[in-house]
Parts: sequence; structure tokens; C-alpha cells
Amino acid sequence: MEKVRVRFAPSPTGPLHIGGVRTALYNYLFAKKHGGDMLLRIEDTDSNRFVPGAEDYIVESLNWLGIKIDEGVGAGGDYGPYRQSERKDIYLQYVNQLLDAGLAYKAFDTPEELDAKRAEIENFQYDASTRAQMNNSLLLSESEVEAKIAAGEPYVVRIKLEPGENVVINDLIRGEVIINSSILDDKVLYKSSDGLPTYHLANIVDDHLMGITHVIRGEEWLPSAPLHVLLYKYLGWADTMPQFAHLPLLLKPQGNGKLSKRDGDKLGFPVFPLEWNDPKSGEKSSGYRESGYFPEAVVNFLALLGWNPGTEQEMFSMQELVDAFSLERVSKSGAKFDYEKGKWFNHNYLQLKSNEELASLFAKELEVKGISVDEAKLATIVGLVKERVNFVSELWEQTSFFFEAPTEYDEKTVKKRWKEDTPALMQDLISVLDAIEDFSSHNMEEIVKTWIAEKELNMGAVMNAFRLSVVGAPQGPHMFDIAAIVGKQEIIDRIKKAILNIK
RNA sequence: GGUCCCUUCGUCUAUCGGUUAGGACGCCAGGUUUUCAUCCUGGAAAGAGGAGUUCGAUUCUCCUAGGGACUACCA
Repeated sequence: MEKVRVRFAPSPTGPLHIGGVRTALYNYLFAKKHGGDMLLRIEDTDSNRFVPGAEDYIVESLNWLGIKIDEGVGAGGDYGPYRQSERKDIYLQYVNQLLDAGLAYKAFDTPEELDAKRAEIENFQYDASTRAQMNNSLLLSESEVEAKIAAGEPYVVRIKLEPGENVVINDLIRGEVIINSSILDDKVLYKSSDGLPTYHLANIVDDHLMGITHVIRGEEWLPSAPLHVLLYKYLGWADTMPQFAHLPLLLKPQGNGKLSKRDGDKLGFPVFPLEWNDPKSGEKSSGYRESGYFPEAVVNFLALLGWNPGTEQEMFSMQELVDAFSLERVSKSGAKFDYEKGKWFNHNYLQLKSNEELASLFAKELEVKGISVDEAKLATIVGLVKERVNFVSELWEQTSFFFEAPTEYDEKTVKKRWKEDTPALMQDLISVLDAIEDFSSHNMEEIVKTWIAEKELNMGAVMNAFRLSVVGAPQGPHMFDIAAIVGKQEIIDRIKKAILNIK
């Protein structure tokens, strides 16, 4: 079997969105599963929609996620250039081939004329039934055409489709899809205005020239797949046409429609892998990376949206995904994006990180707050609370009391746990704590518990008031672990402060 | 409107004619705990509707309904 070659071919019209990321991921998994190559091609044939920075953004995103590019933009290779805007001459050659073969023609209709036609005729379509009413080379003599072009009249090249043919697409996910060519229109393949082809032509030419074996793309391309099949045929490449797989779409969690770039942060979660600052509008959109997601979590989460291994395993490393992946197990229906599940994945990956690794990430956040803590100590603290959080950014609210004394005390808890005799009790606790030499968690616990037992005190009354004094709220890890880390003097100070300030 | 694709718990999904329709997220309850969280245990929760094929349909076929995509000199 020939070597598998797949491509991810985004258009640099803005940041990559999460659906595009999944398409890239599935391409990558498929390629690696079969020992093949993953190419990155930039489809910048629409000069009007080009956005500066988008290409770098795409490369950086894939890099962050661990989707490695074997060939193409940012990686080089023997089939370049990999930017379509740099391949003008190549496309022109095939445009001419189609023109010469009578499989395409030049059309001079202006956008205004086309709009007028669409307004005039309901469901107007530029095809075999209407092209005779239009302004194109099929109706003009060669010299007339040349004269128009010489006069600088812009034109487009349209494919000349024959009606009544059933075009069969053998989709690896959907099976056989049959579409009649009569419903297709004479799509524009090339624009003289900028000398660039449209997606359809560029895509087929590049996939062919680059030896692409499998085209794995979003379902939005399914309706134009027959056009692509026909183009392979027109260009004489039917024998080596790649296989197609149209992926189900990622849908909005609520409401209707597919997830789109324009959703930005409106949905309450990022739709981009990395933060994006729009150079035109100045608008900033959040990214998964900046929101504190681990790339492994994003990859794992995305992989399972539309694909499943057929087993009950949910946690997958990239390598495990590669090993388990198959297009047969990609589902056919669109998947609503479930942000909650994404958080759960991040939670799980966070648990897998070492305390030291998390501490060093957390240290950066503390630095911003002007807090510097010994890394070993910080690792201990993180270890105590990490199972409570989904993100490193949530660590602060779980640990702030390790670094600063509470400034207020949770009202409900005060009402419930701070009774008339509590100040006296806390005063006694201070004496007990003050007398402890080895202020380790275990030793402290033994001494305090013995004291409680001997004095026949109420464990809950002591411990809850103790916690309220130190933490300010009814939460947090084991009380003696907290106390050992915070240290004797500070603990005593906090209890004193609580006695003075509560009520 | 037209064409195509799709349809199992709220969500992601398993099931490739015979199952008490399974798992996960989320939700609820109970347990553990000095608190909260974690954790453990349990629970509620699904085959869109209608025909047909079959001894037997969630599974195959058709119709209806619903959802989605496409319908640009955008990709």
C-alpha cells in the first residue's frame, strides 16, 4: 500500500477554531496510525479575507497541541510551495488545460449582473440551463473574448458541468453518497482579478500534486465533494483520486447551528486553542491555553467528540489515540460541544501532574500577586489541594489562607460554629498549641486530640472554630496539615485575631 | 425554497436482529471526614413518530417529523 499522506489545509482568515483543531487532530491520528505523513497547507486564495498573523497562529496552535507537521508550511518538504498564494503559475497551467479541453469557459458577468440575475430568477444557478443567457466565452467568438480581455475586462473561469450525471462519492465515514450533477452549478475556478484560483481548483490541484491519499475534512464540504470528484475526472486524475472522509460537525452546546469563529467568547467558553487578538477589530478572544487547559486534555477531549474507541477507556495519551484511532469509529452525526466534560478532562490531567510541576506553574501566578514561596513548600501545599481543582488558576482560591490571614469570616459558619464559650476554648487551644515543640501535623494532631479527650471537649466545636480562625471559611484540607505549613506563631496570631474580631 | 447528511439518557456515546439497552460528564441521594472538596456506593435519566421485513427489531427498508450542512469571483 502506498504511503498515507493527509493534509490539514486551513485558510488564514483568523484564528483556528476548535472544530478546525479537531479536523487537524483526526488527520494527524489517521496519518500516524498508518505510518503516514501529515502536511500543513495554507489556503490563502482569498486575498480579501487574508488576516495577518493567522498563519503563525495556526502553526503555534498545532505545535502547542502536539500535532506535529511532517511537511508543509513551517516544516518544508519536496512538494512546495505550501502556500497557495505562491502557487499561482501552477494553477494557471491547469486552468488553461481545462479551458483548452473545453471543460471550462471564461465568464465576464459582473457581480452586479449576477445579483440582478439572482433577483430576477428564483433559485438562479449558473449552469447548463442558464449559461446561454449570460455573458461568457461560450457565446462569443475567440476574437471577441480576446478583445474583452485586451480591454482589461475582468473575468472568471467557470467549470462547464454536464447535467444528468450521477456522481458517486465513496465516503469512508458515510458510505456511498450519490449526487446528480444537475443540481451543481458552474463553479468559479479562477479569478482574473487577482490571478488566483478558488478553493475548489486549488484544492484538487494541490492534493493531486502533493500526493494526498486521504482527504479528511468537515462535513460542510460534502455538498461540494461531487464537484471535486468531477474535477479529478476533468483533469485526468480520476485513477489517483484520494479517498474522502467527511467529519461530523461540532455544534453549539445550546441552540442551533455549528460552532463558529464568530461565537468567540459569547458561549461562555473559548472556541480557540490560543488567545487571539484580532488585528482589525482589536477584539480579544480567549484561548484554551490561556484559560489554563493542558494541551493533552484538549486533545483527549476533542478526540472523543465524534469518535470513540469502542471500549470504556476515556483517558488517552496522544500515542494511545494514534493506536486506537480509526475512521470507521467516527460517528456520523454532529456533536454538541460539552464544555463541562472538557473541564473534567482537565481535572484528570491535572491530577496526573506532579506536585512540583504544578507548583512551578502556580508559582508564576503567585509572583503576579507579589507572593514568593519556597518551591518545595509550595509543592506540599499544591499536593494538599490539587484534587479539588480543575485548573491551576483555581489553586489560589483553595490555598490563599496558606499565604495570608483571613480578613473576614464566613457569616454562616460564625453563626453555626462560634458560640459564647468559643473564645475561651480558643484561648485554651492557643496554650496547648504554644506548648508543642514539634509542630508537625501528626504530632500536633495527637496532642490536640489527647487534650480534647482529656478535657472531654467537643471535637467538632474545637476543630470548626479552629478552622474558622485560621481559614476564615468552612473549607480546606486537613486542619493540622494546614497548621503545620502555616507555622506555630502565625497560627496563634490568627486565633488571637479571630477571638478579637469575631462578633 | 432546493440538494445532501444525520437522529439511543440533558450532553458525548456503546450496541454491528434476541441485552435487565452499557459507560462517561452533569444532576440527585447516602456513606467517609473536625469543614469543604475529593473519594466510595446508589439513583433518576434514552432508542423521534408511523408503517414494513422478520419467529423476533434500537439494530434492516420506506414514509413523516426534527436537527444540521451547503446553496458566493469565502474557504
